[in-house]
Amino acid sequence: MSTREKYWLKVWSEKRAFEPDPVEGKKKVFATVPFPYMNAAVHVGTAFTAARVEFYARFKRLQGYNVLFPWAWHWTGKTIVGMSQRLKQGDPVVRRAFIEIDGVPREEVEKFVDPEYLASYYTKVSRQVMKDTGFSIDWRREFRTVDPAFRKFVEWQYLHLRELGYVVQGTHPVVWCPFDKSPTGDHDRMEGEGVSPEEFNLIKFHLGEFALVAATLRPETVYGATNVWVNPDAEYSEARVDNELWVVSSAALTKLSEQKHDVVPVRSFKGSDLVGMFAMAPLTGKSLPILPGKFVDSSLATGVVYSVPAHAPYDLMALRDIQEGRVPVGRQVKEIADKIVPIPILTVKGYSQVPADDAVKRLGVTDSLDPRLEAATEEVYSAEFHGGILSQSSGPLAGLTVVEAKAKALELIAKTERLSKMFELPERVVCRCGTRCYVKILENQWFLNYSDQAWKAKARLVVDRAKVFPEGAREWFYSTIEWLNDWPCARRSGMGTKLPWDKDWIVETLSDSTIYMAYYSISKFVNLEKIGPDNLTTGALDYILLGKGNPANVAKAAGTTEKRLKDIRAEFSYWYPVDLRNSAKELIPNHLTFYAFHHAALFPEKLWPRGFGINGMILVEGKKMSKTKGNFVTWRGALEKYGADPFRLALALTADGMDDADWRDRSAQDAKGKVESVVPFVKKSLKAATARETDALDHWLVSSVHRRILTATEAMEEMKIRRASATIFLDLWNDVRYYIHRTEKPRKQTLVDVFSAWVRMMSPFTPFMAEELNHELGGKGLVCQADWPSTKDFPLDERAELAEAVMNRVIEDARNVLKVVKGPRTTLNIYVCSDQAKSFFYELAAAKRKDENVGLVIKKFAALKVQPGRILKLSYEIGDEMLTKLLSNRGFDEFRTLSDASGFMSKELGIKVVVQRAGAKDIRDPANKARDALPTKPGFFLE
RNA sequence: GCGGGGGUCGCCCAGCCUGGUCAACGGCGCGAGGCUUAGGACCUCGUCCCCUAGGGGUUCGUGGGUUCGAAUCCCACCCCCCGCACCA
Repeated sequence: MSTREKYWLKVWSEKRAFEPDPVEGKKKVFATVPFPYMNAAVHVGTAFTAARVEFYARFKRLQGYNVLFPWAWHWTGKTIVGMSQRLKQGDPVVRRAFIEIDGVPREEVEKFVDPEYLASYYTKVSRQVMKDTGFSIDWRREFRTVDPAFRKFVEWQYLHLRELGYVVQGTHPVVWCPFDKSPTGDHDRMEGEGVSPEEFNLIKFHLGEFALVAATLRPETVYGATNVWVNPDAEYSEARVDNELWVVSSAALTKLSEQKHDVVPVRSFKGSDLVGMFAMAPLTGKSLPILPGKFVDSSLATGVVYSVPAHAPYDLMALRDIQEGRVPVGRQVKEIADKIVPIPILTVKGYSQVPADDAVKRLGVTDSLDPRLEAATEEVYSAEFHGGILSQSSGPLAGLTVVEAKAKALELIAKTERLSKMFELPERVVCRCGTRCYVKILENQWFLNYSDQAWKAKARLVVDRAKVFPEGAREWFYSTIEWLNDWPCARRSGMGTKLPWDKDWIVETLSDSTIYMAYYSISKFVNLEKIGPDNLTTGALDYILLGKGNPANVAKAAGTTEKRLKDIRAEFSYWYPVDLRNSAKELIPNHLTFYAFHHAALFPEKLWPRGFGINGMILVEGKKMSKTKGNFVTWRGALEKYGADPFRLALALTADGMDDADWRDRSAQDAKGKVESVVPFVKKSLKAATARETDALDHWLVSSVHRRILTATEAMEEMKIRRASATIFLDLWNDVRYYIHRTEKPRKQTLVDVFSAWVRMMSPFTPFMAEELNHELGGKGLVCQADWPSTKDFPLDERAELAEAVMNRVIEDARNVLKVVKGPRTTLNIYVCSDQAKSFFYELAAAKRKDENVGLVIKKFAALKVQPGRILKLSYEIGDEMLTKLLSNRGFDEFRTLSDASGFMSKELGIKVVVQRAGAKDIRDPANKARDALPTKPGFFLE
């Protein structure tokens, strides 16, 4: 960090520039960013999102608002604990990420086996990098989500949510790791990403006094069953399940017992022991032989399936394996198998009676272990599902579509009490800890019931009432609210706050962070030790947050003073609601929408969020940033490489809206160049300037600045950070450059005024450089406490703008002529149109504007011998804006403007320029070009 | 599959809501010139194609349509990115 940066940081800190307290009567802005999770170093993505609020906060401060931009750290959850654990187990990947990417010293990493230490380390370094970047955060309010006082706040929230009926208990199937004794989410998996529990139907075939339980996803095919498959090599068991005697694979027993079935194993045996027996199918009452099928996965569901060879390619091939002798079986079994013929149960367009056979033939499948069977199965299933109609052989299902038949079959089987269900994972899922997962039905889980229609409606109202930047994101909120289902809000493990009424559960990460912005008003007092966790009773928080209760009584009960409670209440009432919450778009489907839900539930409408800011994700050199890809850029790394101001400016200029922000070294280098050349540019410009009266060009510059202020202000109000910063650092700068280039002698006072506005507009983005420049310009006080420039100080001057625009049009035109016309030339004669042509043209413009017939006016031009096509074309080409300006500035003197600019034009065009008035006496016009002159479109003659 | 956002002149990107000012803003890159001992920085001009008088042609994912006129409005299609839940 440079000494200048250190200097200004110290000044800001000493002046307590960013430590706002409530000021009665002063309008406020409360802007926040979701706190980062402290399992790693903060990176450019975090910086990008946070910087948008930082810019906004500084902008609003200049506008005179009392602005609060607080910060906190998220420690809740099991990720931090998980990383510590993995480190402890010696996982080299985690270790390397700590050291090589995050840059943690080795001796520190050793201590990361303690999760609290890990989190506190990252909190410490993240805080420092944010401070070094010059973020205008009020650090007095900082907290961690594991702080005792914050826990009291979460408890308060959940007690109320439960009272309101928004927290309910429920029973759900989850992907479960028996080692971690916890659900295994997608990102906690080594294998099986995206796999979720599927409900299998269990159909009981009578096998003497036992039920042989087959699992299927296609119950509608039951009338086509010809036999039952078991894996001859797998282990099966007899067991008492819910007081019935079942035969299933041994592996299924654990799963069944985890899914609310009462399971008592009796004895186990090999699958081959079942082969040759007969089991009775439900509905049809047919006795079906049990045959050996090696393709049967005994670890999937019950390890028993029934065979529908007409419609299931696997079944067909397994049957043929036996019939054609590829799989040796006993003679008796062979005889039984040989008699089996597929039973078609549905018809589907484009297939024969036995669709499985069609598919198998087409793909050239050779036996039941052929991998192409997967594709064959998918093909047949898809075709039948979308177009199959059940045929007569399916009895009561005849004539139904597959979807209808499924429901009907289940209904019929259920009636015979031969139906059960179990959840199963369609693919292998392995936890990060290496344990194979299965489905467990979790009982008495706590849910936030986001499926509640009334609650949804209220959440929608929150979004209705709020501003959303960009507007395009609003729809996403609505569809998320629509789609959101009950959310499991508590877990068994990890850091966080226990549910106050059920201490076995810890409030899960996304669920403890929904209204915490309210806590920033309290944390200030907690950090000053003016109130402690023990004082933050439900009653005290009811008073602070909802204004409920008598403060004197509440204070007494909470062991604090009435004044203290009133102070905190006042703090909260002043800052709340949140005016802006900005985050990356990935948080819309969860955090931000939860935030809307919880505010809807707990707070009155006037405390609901006022604004949502959404930005895209960060890319690095056009690619998604990731630790494994090796393109990870930490905040600290970028800050040190480019310096605070360039880093900030580069972030500002990266992207707007929901577009992904592409972090490129080149752009950052470019920003660095810009930041570094501002001060020299200003100094050099002022040095060349002189004291003089204003002229048209000064008015032009001032007028341009007026427009730049307007654009930048509007953009900032809508969180279009890129647009605003580009206007300030590119467009405005170009205006000044043009002014200096164009004028013979820059006027000092004009530049001083413009630079004074400029430095203030730059300051939200590049505060260090801005303070420095402000100081150079002799500005009093700190620029971060100055006023955002007002357009009033930079009056619009349409006529000056018009003059510049017309002259540039003429130059452009002339360039074209010079480019096209070859040959030697020394002088460019410019003929400005006559007053008569001008007035005709204005007449034409006015007529056109009123949609009147322009024929009459064109005829008038005929007298002047102007080509009519030229007139009409110009009236289009000139554009609405220019036309409006012309009409509202009829006194605009084009001849005078161009005459005055002839020196400049001559310099620009590299040729002598002579401006003359068409129609005037004694003009030099050998080619008769003056005749064609029109407003803004003079005639040219090159000689 | 469902939901959200996008596809613009080498690259990044503005414009699209409120049709004509759009061959289309700005930045980068590239080319020419200036400045400079040189380099860098900075400044000017150029950067879709054609043109010996300011003109013409073909462009804004693709194909249709509405309109005197469409990058902008409507319809269909193609492609890309993001999210899809017990987790930050």
